[in-house]
Amino acid sequence: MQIENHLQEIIIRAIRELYHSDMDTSQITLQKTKKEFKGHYTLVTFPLLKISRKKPEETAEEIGAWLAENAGIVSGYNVIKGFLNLEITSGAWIGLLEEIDTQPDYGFTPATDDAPLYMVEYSSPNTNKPLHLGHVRNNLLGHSLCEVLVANGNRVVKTNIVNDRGIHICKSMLAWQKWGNGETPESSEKKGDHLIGDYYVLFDKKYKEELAALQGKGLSKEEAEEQSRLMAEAREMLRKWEAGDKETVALWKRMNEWVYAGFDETYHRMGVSFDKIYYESQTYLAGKEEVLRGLDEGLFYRKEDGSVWADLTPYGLDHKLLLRADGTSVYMTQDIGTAKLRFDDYPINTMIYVVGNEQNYHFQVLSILLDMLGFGFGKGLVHFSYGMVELPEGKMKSREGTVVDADDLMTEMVETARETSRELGKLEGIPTDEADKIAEMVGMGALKYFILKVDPKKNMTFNPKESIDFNGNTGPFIQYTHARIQSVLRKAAEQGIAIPEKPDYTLLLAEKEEGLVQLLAEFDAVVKQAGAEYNVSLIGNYVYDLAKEFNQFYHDFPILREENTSLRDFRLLLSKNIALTIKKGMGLFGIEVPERM
RNA sequence: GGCUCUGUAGUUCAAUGGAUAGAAUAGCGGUUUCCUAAACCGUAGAUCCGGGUUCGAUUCCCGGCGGAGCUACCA
Repeated sequence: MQIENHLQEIIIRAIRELYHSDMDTSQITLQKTKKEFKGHYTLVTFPLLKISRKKPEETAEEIGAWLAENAGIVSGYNVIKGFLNLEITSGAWIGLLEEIDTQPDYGFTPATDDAPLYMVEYSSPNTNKPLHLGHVRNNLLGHSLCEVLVANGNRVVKTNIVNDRGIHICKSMLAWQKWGNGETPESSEKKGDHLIGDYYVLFDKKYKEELAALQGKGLSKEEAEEQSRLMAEAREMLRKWEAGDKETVALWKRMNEWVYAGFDETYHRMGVSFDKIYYESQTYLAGKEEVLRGLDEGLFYRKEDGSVWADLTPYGLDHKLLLRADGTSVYMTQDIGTAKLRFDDYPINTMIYVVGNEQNYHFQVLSILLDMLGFGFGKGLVHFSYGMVELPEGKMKSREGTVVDADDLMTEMVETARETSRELGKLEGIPTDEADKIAEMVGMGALKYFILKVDPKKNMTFNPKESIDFNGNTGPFIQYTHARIQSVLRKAAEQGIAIPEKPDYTLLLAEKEEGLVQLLAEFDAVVKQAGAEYNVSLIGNYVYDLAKEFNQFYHDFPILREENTSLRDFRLLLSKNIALTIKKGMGLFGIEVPERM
């Protein structure tokens, strides 16, 4: 990064000297030189023509000549059409590497006490069913977003709003009460969230049976729903819960505990965590208060049936319900309360909601409502909206039972990783417990990488088979590359090749370029003859591309190689930095990299 | 109907308004069994359509067409 910034400044100076005009850095279009041309950075001269009043080629030529003459870090240049390709001196690159080498946390900005505070909400499950594939994308995006924010020197509070109240929980509770025979996670050896999820499904099944029976007696669908005893009992349970009935609340607490234990297990395996958890049961009342206040202040209005609404037509939207006729709150009410409590609890600068794009409208409305209620933060809410995840077989539909459970998916990924590794003979001679760990890292890495590599905004197709391939644009490929770098370093140590703290040279090998063994031998000979020390790094094309894309500390390293390919002309990078870079970059996304695999 | 997002090789994904639109997989043709490797080299293959702004558009604007989601007194 420094090289690029430096270059920009020099170019501005060049323009001032040559054309007597002051430019801003934002007006300088500098980009990486395409690989088919010679050079490291390219200045696009078209935007400068107004100032130079010369042809693109002439302008480029003039600036290039000036830079070669006056800028210490430019060793050469060439002009193609209006593009000025600049070559950076080896010294500048090596200087940069040396600087990086002295800073273990290069690329990371430590947060200060007055750094901006972000609160990021993600995951936000219902407590009546286990997490599914959609939550996986949510959790991974949310977690990575936090990591990236922290790496850039911000303070972050990771938060989760748990929807722990409502009719859906009561359905599970009721089914368990009626048909559960006292079943517990221990007695059934099921995860708590799965157990509760099963009773939710059971309720639905029984409910449908009841409806069918009623309809069989000649009732219409609506009449059947009206007369359903099961649903009436569920509603009664919700009423009792809201009234604080001891027995109901105790059952609710007990069952929620089971679910939370189950969630914790899933979160832990996924590698995500939270600093502060909000529960809807604790925030919905605050929301209600705010809505009533709004009503008093004439911001909202009440319909004849007693329900409370907001008129959003001045904003080009519709009317929005805020309180039901019976006075109970809806999703929006709760989110208003939660937002208020959060801003009371923390000095938040930016609130980010990681929530699927099916709720775009909801957040648009939330922002407006908060603003209407006089909360200055309302307009600044950020909805980090992401698309749906589909499978090669098609869309997930809960009604058709094609929902992919998060726990099952993770287990399957790890199993596949183990199988693949075994088939390829990679885990031979590695103790079982370590092999287990590696399978876990690879399986999870495959899942995480595949999901995170796609633009969050877009709907995506998750293909488990492709994700776990050891070749291709996959997590395992990068993990594997890291493992191989480590292997090379280990072997070097075994053979008594000392890896100096600060080597004179590091060989960076981009795969697919040359025969590896021969290169190593030649390089070794050349460097030894010079009496110097060296490190070796292997880097796959993928890693390089990925690093470029995802990892700012890698941003500055082109694969440096010049025309006269004596091996010394490989520009030299520090292998431990590369290994470290992979580790750090992957770490930002919660992906672990094994030392060997 | 209205609102939001989205449309790129067979497929899955890239591309701050810049050069000949990149990868990966799957094809096809060759060389290999060597490094922790079914590897390496080569080849073919795409911007939904029509306008506009610009020196220059996959990108920005307008209009079509297609896909997804929302438009619940569910969350």
